[in-house]
Amino acid sequence: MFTELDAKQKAPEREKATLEYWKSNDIFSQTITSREAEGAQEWVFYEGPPTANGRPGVHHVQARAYKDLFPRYKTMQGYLVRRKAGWDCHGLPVEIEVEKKLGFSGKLEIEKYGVEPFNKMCRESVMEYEQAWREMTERIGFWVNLDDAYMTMTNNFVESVWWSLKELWKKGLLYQGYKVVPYCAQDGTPLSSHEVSQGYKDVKDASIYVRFPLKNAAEKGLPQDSALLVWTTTPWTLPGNVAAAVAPNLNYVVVESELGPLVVCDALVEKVFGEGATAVDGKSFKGTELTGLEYEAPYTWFEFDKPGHRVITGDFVTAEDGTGIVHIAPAFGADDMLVGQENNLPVVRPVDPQGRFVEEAELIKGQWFKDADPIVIKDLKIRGLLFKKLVYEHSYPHCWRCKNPLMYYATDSWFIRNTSVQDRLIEKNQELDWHPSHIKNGRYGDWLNNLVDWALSRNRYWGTPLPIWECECGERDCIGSYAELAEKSTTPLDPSSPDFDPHRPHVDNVKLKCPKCQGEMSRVPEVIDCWYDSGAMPFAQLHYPFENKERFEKIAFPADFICEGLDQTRGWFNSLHQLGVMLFDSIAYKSVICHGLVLDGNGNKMSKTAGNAVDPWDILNTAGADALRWYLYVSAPPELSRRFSEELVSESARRFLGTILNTYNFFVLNANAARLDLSKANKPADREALDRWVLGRLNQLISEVTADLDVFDLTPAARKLDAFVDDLSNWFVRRSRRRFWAEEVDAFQTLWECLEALSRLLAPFVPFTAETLYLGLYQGKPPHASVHLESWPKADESLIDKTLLENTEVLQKVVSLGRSARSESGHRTRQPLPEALVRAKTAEQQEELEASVDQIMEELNVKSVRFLSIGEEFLDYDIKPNLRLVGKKYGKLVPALKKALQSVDGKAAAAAFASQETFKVDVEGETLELLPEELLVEAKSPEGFAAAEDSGYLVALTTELTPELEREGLARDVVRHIQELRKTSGLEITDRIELWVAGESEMLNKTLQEYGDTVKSETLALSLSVNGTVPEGANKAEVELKVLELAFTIALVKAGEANS
RNA sequence: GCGGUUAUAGCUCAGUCGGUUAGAGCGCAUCCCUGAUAAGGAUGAGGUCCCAGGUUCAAGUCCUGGUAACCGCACCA
Repeated sequence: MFTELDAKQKAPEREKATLEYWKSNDIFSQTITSREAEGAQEWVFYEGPPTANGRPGVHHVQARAYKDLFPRYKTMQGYLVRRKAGWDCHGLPVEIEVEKKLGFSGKLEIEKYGVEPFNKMCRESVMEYEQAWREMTERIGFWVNLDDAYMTMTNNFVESVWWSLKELWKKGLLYQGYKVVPYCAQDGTPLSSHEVSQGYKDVKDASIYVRFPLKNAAEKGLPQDSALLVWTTTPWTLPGNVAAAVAPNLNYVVVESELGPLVVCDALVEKVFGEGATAVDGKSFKGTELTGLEYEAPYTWFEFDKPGHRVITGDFVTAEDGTGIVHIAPAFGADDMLVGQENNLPVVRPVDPQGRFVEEAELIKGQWFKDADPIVIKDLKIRGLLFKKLVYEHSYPHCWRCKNPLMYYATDSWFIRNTSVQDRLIEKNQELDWHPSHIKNGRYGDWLNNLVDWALSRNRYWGTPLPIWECECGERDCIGSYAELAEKSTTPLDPSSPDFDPHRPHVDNVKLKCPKCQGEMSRVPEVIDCWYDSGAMPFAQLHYPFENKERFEKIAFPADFICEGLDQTRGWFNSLHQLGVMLFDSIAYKSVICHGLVLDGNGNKMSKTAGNAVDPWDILNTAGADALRWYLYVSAPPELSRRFSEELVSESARRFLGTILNTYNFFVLNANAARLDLSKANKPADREALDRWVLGRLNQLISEVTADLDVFDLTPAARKLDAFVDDLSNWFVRRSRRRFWAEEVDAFQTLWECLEALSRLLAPFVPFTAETLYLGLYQGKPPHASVHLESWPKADESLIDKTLLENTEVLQKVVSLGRSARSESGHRTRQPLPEALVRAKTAEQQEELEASVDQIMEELNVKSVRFLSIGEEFLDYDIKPNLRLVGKKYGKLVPALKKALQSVDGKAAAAAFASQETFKVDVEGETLELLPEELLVEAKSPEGFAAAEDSGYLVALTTELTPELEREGLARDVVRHIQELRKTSGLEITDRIELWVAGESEMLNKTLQEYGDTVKSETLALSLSVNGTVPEGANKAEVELKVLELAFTIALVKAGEANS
């Protein structure tokens, strides 16, 4: 017996049972051990490590749904796919959470609290939500090995990272520099460019025009009291001013203002001073002529060690906005720093690393840098230096974690010189198989073209410590392993001890002996960017090169497949690629899917703060995991952002998953009733056309889905599966119903084969439903314990009969038109109609349709089918040019030809067409001879028929009813109502009955005489009594047929239970 | 500001090589069927294919320029 599915059971319950089954039978680990036993080739998947210090959201489910599909698919294809989970443990996100918990707001408080207890809390908080992640991961059926997950904070992982840093050090790719970097003053650390890009926000800042009065204007022929006019959007950087830059090739003029003569670029005079403003006496100066001018800076709090406060030239200065004169503060801008070095300018740093103004900055000492803006502006105004103040709206980078505005700030930090391998990174990017493909030369290609050195160090606490020790004498050393550390340490050290911790502050206490001066070397204070950790996972997860050397080098690198969100292009995808190229001169992954964002039901971005984030559990608990997964696969390709709501998910899944289960239940219901030996079925090639058709569709499906998945096109694959399920249920099953009731073993076997193959095809997509199907179809004795241990189906091309597939499409088209025609006729389907008139597009089609006449009759409930050939006197035709052919041949004449054909005699043209003669048309004075294939002849719906036409097909129904036909219709009505009563009486479909029908209509009595036996056999009635006495306790129903204006009563009892 | 992606029915999305009447599902309306039944199916209404140009006999499709949304990039002072 096949297991019937409980229709009342909700999907989540069924899925939980499947989860139990997988767990108790160890199915997931079997998918790996079984392939190991076979010595299967490995297919390598890397799991990008999430941080488990927050609850997982829908977007995490999304990523995991895509990630899960391909390993399952490849496993079924016979590959060994290990799936090691991973957790990102280090970094600012973790520290921020802990700071929040402790109520801290800066590094000073952490230092006071102590790095050791702080890092201990970080370590503990990292896995705080591991359980929540585990539950989600398991519930959605994402098979990944959580018990053997790599964690970036483990000693082994850190040691591998150290090894890699030393490799870079040896190659001269790791260096320290004093550079202007994006810097978060709140967190006291520089950020890398990919972190910066996460935090741009539109803000309104004050932009001001400031006077820099010139000291020696007259020397250059300028009015004595003139001043440079400088524009800035960051007033707080003015105390750091050391120079003013002009464009060497632009022209500058003097404009008179309330505040005296001002120097600006000539192209910007009107923009700054308003329309009609003009320069004084028309004199103009080239930028280069202005160099050497000195000015009084607004603030002179700092002693200069070199001459400053003078005019220099800079290529980056443009006349696009501002005044064409740029204020230079080397501490606060990369360009400024560069131009400062070129011009031998001093550097002053009025802001300390905590973001507060230093003591010397009298007016604003101790102020938070951004808070100094209004004070500076007010001060400038009082002193007559402020020419104009505007509000300037622009996007400005903010810290991606603490949300404070960043400063560009000159500081010592460590860099990876990836710009030195830029060409190789670009070259190797060409080998990556990006999905969607435009990322390769678009988003990621652009990034590589504009590469800057990777700012690696973080002035923080909880991260992989930078393994560089330095001596007062300047000697530096990079440590690449714990053994090396122990060997060079001045105090004994046992890396194998359980107490050994390479994190801060422990590692800070390790001192090395300087090989140069014999002094003591201390570790530099920085830790590294946690993105480096994640980029190191291909080798660090294996503790390479200390362990697994061969495995890494021969098998586990590069990955065949990775998949994450689009936002990882500059994140993980990038760090993997860069480390792959720099360390191994290799790509780190072959194929990569970048998926888009999840939006809420209204198309807005989901965010915790906006409160519109959908909790994945709301959907998992109602619609179920397969529904969620299926929606993600079928609704849109992964790279598109998609709307997401509970309704959208259940909607899409109900139709697809529901139809599959219904089809399965239909099979089970009938198969259990028939109890056939399915092995007695004919070979596929010897079965009926309907069976061969659906098996052809199936094998076509197998071949197409396989081809799609091989190139990671999961959405087209899902949509083809969807279309097949529809064909299976709504054509094969419906057309085969009578055959199932007749217990035709071929029909059963064909449906079983379709469902069995479907269970395997669906396994990577909807693993729960697939499993239910699979186990059910094998009646508890499956060849493998799970569909996920099965092999992927192979298409049997010999079963794909293209002609049969095409003919069936034509048949479906004709039936569809027939239904449309019947709907127009107003006659219910149960009422047989005398005749369907069918016109196919071509003679070949008509010939094929003639073989399917009985199917047309049955589908449309008509007594006969007549094919219309050209020449029927009641048919008229639309004549159109076959544009594909005619377009090329006649070119510009086509519009006129089209028009001419509208007014030709349709019948004559059709006759010519039918006899394969050319047809002459006059077009713009020319006579064109059209070949038959250049014409399209479409029959028009004839008058007086219920008819429907579409693209060359026509179906018309004759609707004159005879009393005979009406009685036949009535018989079907009677049967139908008896069936209804059977059901409401709670009978099993195999139960036999005794039957009574009573009514006063002459027509009814005649019908029952005529069709009594049919009624009996259709309803499994052993007896039929017309107008007889109904026993007590029988199930009764009154029936009123409005169409026929008659009423009758039916009654039945289960055979053998009549009590009279 | 620069770059990318997207724009087709109320919603979610297809639309091949440029070709004749632009499709599906959901929703809506009408109806049918029912031995898959707390299912299933059909029919119908619903379209400025974002806008404007251009190429072409012919454009949802190709080109140019815009617009909008999303994403990315950006030290532009």
